[in-house]
Amino acid sequence: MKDSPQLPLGCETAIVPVMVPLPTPQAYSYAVPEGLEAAPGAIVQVPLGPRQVAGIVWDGETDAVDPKKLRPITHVFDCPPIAADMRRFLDWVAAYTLSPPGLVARMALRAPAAFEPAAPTQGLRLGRARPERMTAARERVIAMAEDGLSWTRTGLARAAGVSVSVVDGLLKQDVFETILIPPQPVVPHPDPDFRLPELSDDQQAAVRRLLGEGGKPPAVSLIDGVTGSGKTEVYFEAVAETIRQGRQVLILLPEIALTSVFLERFERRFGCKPAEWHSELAPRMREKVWRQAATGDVRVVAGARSSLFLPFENLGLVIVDEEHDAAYKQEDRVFYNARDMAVVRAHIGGFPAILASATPSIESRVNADSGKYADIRLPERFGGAALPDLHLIDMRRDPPARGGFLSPKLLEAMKKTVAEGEQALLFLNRRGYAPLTLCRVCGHRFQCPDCSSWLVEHRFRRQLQCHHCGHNEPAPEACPECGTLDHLVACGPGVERIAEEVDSHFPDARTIVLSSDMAGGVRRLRLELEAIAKGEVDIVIGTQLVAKGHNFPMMTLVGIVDSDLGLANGDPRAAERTFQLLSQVTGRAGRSGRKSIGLLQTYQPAHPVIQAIVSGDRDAFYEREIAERENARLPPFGRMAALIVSAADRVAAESYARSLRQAAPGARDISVLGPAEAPMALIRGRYRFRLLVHGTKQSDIQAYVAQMIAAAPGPRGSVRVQIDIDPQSFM
DNA sequence: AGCACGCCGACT
DNA sequence: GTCGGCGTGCTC
Repeated sequence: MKDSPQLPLGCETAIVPVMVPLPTPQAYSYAVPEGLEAAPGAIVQVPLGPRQVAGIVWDGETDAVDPKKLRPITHVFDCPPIAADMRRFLDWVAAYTLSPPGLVARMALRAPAAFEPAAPTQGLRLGRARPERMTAARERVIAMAEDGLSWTRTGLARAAGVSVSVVDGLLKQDVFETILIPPQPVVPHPDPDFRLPELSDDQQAAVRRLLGEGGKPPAVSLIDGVTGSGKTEVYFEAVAETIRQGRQVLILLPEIALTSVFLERFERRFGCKPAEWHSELAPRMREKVWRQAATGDVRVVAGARSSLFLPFENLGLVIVDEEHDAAYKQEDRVFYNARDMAVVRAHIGGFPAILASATPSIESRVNADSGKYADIRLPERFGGAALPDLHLIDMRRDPPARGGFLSPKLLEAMKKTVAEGEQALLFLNRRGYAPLTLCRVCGHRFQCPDCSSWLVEHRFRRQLQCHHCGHNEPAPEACPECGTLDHLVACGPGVERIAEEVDSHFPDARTIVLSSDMAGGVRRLRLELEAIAKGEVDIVIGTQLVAKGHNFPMMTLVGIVDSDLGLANGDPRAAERTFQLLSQVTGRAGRSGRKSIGLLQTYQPAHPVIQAIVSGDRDAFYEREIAERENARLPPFGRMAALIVSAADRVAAESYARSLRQAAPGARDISVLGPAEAPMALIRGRYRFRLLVHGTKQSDIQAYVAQMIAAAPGPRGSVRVQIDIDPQSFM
């Protein structure tokens, strides 16, 4: 083994580097006891201070360590090794994000119970013997098992409609022989030829380009196509091709817990659902998927951003659906953008990456324009579906009734839609009843004690909630400041308040509010979405979660309650976001070929973003946004990093941010802005200041930031510094 | 990231 | 007199 010091044979043990889940800059060194095999990539258990942790045997030289500190590896797990390309990927992510490699490696070890093979389960098969005393329950069990197949104890009992003790009784009398059933695959293997799709000419051309027209497929492709143009069907053909080659596929989705529609589409094409990977997965399932990604038993995983760190044995394709989505950006511990890291993962593994979106990020659009990515466009909606007609409602000319938020024009359109038995969707990206509550007598505003944000009233739960830290308190009746009763007013609308207004206008309509805090969680949400698709609801009022990939065939009206909401701050990215979100939401309508309309309520109808959406002149919007980015040298024409300094004490945070700024080395191509109070100046009781590092496309921004951190005094007390390479916000 | 060690306030 | 707060430092 090249990583152990080459010493004379015989007496000494090998020493290997092990990446432990700590924020240290290097792998630690451990001795390999006689008889253990610890090649690079092996998952091992090692002593670390007072505890035992799992780590990955790393590559390269071990660093010099006091022999007295050296401790032996406790155990080598019976697990396929973390592949070399995965280890290089983890190294790369650590270097790029300026995160300790141990913390990045930790993300690949998120299923500790899966490091050992699952124990085979006990299976029962009917033997020759019969019980001495036969009962009705026993008869049912035996009849059920007469097929000669193997059953599990509980499975058989359930199938026969008896309790497990009946089966146990028979087991004791040797009516069954026990066999060991090896762990079953979490999902069957998808069949690439299960149901070949009928593709339009456009789609077929797109598939040919994606697969490389007989040659090598492009390293990165951007599929840019309007909602309903069939992007998914197109990239499914690349999935099929990769499966045929015997390699694994990863499909990244934003908020996967909510996109059951996607899973069903996959099943229709491949005969079974893909394995899922996301935070709400049951622990047992999580272990299985992790393990079977490592053994190669799972062929296709559809997952949230963290699935990028699954230990695939033989990954051959990665797809990022809705690649523009902000949910791909992780902003805790290790800050990374899963879309960008997916491209890197593919590059290191030597396989293709596919990005797909109806409203690509400016970054991807620029890469496709420049030829860096294959630019694959699907301009038409598939199967006769038409994009909705979009119209603006100028709220200055058609104001809502006093105390309301829906203009007469929108209400009129809703009335017509409901009367014709079709569905209407009202979109407002704000949870709860009202974003601010104040006292009419003394002006007191209800604020979060730990964050710089107002408390949002949730009338249904009779609570005031902070949407940043989860703080909540019962909705008060009296003002805590002046004690006055019944003079608290709700300011501004949330979805609950819109629902109230809708109810007053349409008392007989079946309405539903969909937001991420809905009682009943993901399960309930999936049920409600199905109910909507079946036409059991007339009016849907939802936050951005309704924008994502659901298919509502009866939806012929989409009303945007507040089109200007995302444009409030001047961040260049806000315009892009609003464009993407509103395009996505209005795309929910008209997917079945019915004539449909989208109505956008706005107070600034002339705003370029609003204009771009209604006019349908997408290209002009992108052209303008790209030109603006280029002028300002913003990404992707320049590079940025944000340093977030936080501390329990405001003064400590600010003064440390200043000292960081002072430690910034001089550079011709890089400038440092700030410190300024972060957009959310106080979160969970910690005050935050932000520095922005802005460089050119060629700047080594990581090296510069690393120099800054090294030159600054070490943070004391509660002060923390977080590094965000490629931040979402440019301000 | 954990976890132990270590030094200053309110209680059985 | 002790229990316990979290600041500081270490883990091959």
